[in-house]
Amino acid sequence: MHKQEIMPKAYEPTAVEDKWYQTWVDRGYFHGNQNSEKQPYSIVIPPPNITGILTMGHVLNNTLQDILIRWRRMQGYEACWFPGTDHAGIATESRVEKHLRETEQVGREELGREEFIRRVHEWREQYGGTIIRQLRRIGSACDWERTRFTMDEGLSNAVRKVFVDLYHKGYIYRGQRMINWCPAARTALSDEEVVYREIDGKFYHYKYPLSDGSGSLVIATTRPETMLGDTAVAVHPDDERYRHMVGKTVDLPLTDRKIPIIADVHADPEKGTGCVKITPAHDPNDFEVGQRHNLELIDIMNPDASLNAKAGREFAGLDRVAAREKVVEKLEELGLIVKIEKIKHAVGFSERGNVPIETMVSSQWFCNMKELAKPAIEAVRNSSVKFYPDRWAKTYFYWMENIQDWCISRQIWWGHRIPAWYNDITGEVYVGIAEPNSPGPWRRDEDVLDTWFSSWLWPFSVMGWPEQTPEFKYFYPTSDLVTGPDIIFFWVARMIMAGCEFTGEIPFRNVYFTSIIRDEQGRKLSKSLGNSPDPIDVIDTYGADALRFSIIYIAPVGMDIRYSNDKCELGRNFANKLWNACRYRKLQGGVSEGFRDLAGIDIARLTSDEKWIISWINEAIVMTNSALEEFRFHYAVHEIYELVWSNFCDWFLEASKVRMRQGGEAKVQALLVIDFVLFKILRLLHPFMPFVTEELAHVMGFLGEDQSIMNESYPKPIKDIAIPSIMEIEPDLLDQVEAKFQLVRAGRALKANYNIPDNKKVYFYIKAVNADMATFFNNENESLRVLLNASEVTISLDDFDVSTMGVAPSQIANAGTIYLPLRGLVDLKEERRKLNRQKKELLGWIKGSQAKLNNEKFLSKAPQDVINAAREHLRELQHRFARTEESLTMLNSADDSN
RNA sequence: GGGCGGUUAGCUCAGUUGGCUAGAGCACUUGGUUUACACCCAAGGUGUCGGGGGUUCAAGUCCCUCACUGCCCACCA
Repeated sequence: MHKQEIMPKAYEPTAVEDKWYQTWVDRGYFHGNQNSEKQPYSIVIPPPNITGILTMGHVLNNTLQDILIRWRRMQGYEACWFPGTDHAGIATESRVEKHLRETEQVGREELGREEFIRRVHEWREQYGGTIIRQLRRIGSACDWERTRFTMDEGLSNAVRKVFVDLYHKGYIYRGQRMINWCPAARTALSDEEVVYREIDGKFYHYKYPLSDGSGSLVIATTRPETMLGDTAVAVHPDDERYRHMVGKTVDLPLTDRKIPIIADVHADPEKGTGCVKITPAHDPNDFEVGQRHNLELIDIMNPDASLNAKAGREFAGLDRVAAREKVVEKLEELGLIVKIEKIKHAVGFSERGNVPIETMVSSQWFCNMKELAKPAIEAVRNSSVKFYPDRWAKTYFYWMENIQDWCISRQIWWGHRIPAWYNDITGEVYVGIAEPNSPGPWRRDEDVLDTWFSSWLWPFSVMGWPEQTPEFKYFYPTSDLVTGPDIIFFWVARMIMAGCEFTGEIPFRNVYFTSIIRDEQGRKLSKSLGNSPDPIDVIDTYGADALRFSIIYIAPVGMDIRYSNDKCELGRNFANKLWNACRYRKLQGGVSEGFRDLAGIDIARLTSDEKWIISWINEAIVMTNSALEEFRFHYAVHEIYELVWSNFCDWFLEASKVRMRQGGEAKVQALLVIDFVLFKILRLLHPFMPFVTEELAHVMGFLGEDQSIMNESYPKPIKDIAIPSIMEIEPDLLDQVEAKFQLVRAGRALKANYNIPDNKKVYFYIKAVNADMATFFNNENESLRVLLNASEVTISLDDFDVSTMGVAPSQIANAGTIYLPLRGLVDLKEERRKLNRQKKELLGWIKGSQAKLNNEKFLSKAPQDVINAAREHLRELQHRFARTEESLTMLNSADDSN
């Protein structure tokens, strides 16, 4: 943009964002150099699924990472943000299958494994980059040259190496165990992929007749169809009601089998009827009971959860729900049903497939996690890895200390194929990085690994591990991780274990858990509810900076965020405010020399307002940096908002208009200070609002064409650099400035109370509280006049003279009383009422304050500064009280004269 | 059943070792085309800080308890 151009009245984000993002990428600013002399700072992105599109959750998560990356880079670190995507086994496989069925009417079986995988790669090339492109729209400063995919060659090597090593260590094994089965995806799942939902179900009570004809037992179940796989009925050993039946058999209805009545502690006499049917092949508890009693396993289900031939001819092929109905129908016909109750109970659902899972016995690969967990627990316990908020550590410990074997094999095609080969002749099993070279025939395991089995290596596999690459040596361990608490088990815990086991180091030092975004009613954002806003639309409407700023501004710490699009107005308005502050400055002339450090200015010549704003920006710098150190993004953003809008714009810039009018030296100095402050504000804000700050830094002439705010230093507290802390030199002066503003507010309130239009210039009389303040106010006379929009302001130590100026309403501030002479327009009664009310109120405060200061215990136990503050406060109250009485006396004398 | 949150203005939320009269944004009311901004400026109102008890000179903040609410974990048939 050319300097002569007048800035538009409103900030227009779209063109600015595209322009700067392209520039940053083209100039390689996002690249992290592994040969740098600087301190490294690195983050690995939680790799989004290739099936994913950008959600508000991603926006929050990636904005936070971007803030950290940009902030640390400006602080002087060699910052690198490693991006990439996850192959997302089950999600992608089902997504592509659906796509193929819709477009070509073919399923994966018809295509065959090799062809199907080829199609998935094709699909990925076409659609898999969407989310990465979208991340650019929010400004993510990812090192795109380092983009990785969890199925890239290097990452696949890492997966195979890890698998082989853990196998040889004895942690990974193949075994027949009870697992979670997803009938939709037709694969085994880990425990973490099962979510429990409370659903309405039925509790069926029905009879199993005793084989000897001596009666029957009543059992109760929510899954009657599984009875076709029952191999026993259990009662509690101490249950008197049934003790005599133990050892007998029952005729299992709908089958020709007799099954034993056994005694096992699993049967709870309190629950249901006290008798429980035992289906060892389809229930984890029953499985254990089966083991204890050496019961037969009868697997009655097909992979899609329909019943198989073992369930009997009548039921084979029926879906489990249909089978349930039919079983109940048949039992009813036989007169065996006792009752059917409605109940609510928790049912495990497949997280991805969204259907109830089945538990069944199956041969799968498992990883024993016990030993892996130990150093990972220790790492968090001794704070090598810190959690923010730290309460998540508790969740982490609980899970880690009770960690179960991880079922890692999946019966799908899209993923890392398990590097195990079987020799069907010798029965030999070979596990290795490459296929065996001893004579075969070798048959490779058909299964692939759980997606998370590659994700847990992400922090180092993205850097080329197991090769000792320069980036691995320089950037690992990474610094911070930003992710949602919903994947603490899936991902975070496992990464810590993997880091400790395979690299001998923690993978990251800090983990920041983000909030979860909900809609305004507090519901989870979801496609099916249609309450999931498209961030790209929001960016088009409000701008990326506005979205970023707003979402952090409204994000409560460690809690859910209630989001709606109109909340982005806050950020848009703020960006516009900043824009217009700059516009105002720009209309006054070109950029000042020495704007970076106030070079050449005599500190003693700074005006009180200038010292005041510099002290405030210093405060904001300190607070922002320390907030970011503790991942208190929300706090940092509020701090900057307040600084810019209130302190800088409402007070400092407004007051600066006086000096613009004065012109000459005064104006030159004022412009220099504005530039100094503005450039600090822009840098302070850059990590949060990267686009508008870059644009403004150039429009204002702070930076040349070939420079970027990205490469500027982040503001440090001013006392650390050339300019000494003004607060330390003149604390009283800053108080005086605050007192001036307080007085202005009082004067404005007077006008408003008397319904004097804001644009009408009026006369004010100020009685200062002491000579110092009077001097100060006299120096600030013009400033007061502008801020009050007054025709004239008289400052005096004398009482307001009613006889010459008439009765005037007044407001009392700490530094003085301000009068608004209205020449007869005053409602005396109302004014008196107001003052009396004030007096009463003040008296109340004074009494309370005095009581406190008369309290022996308070004086002896409270810290000295609290006592001093209380004394000071009482003095203020008494001053105010005295002045209120003064005004009342004045009113009364006016009354008398009337 | 266990664990962890939340309950502060009409709404959404700040309030970090207890310490001046508990704050912000939105919404609302009134006034304002003051040469940066109506995506703006000025002024204004609202609180039993979920209930109860306790510790303390002092509690929104710490402790106990109850209520409501959300999330996570748990094999309850």
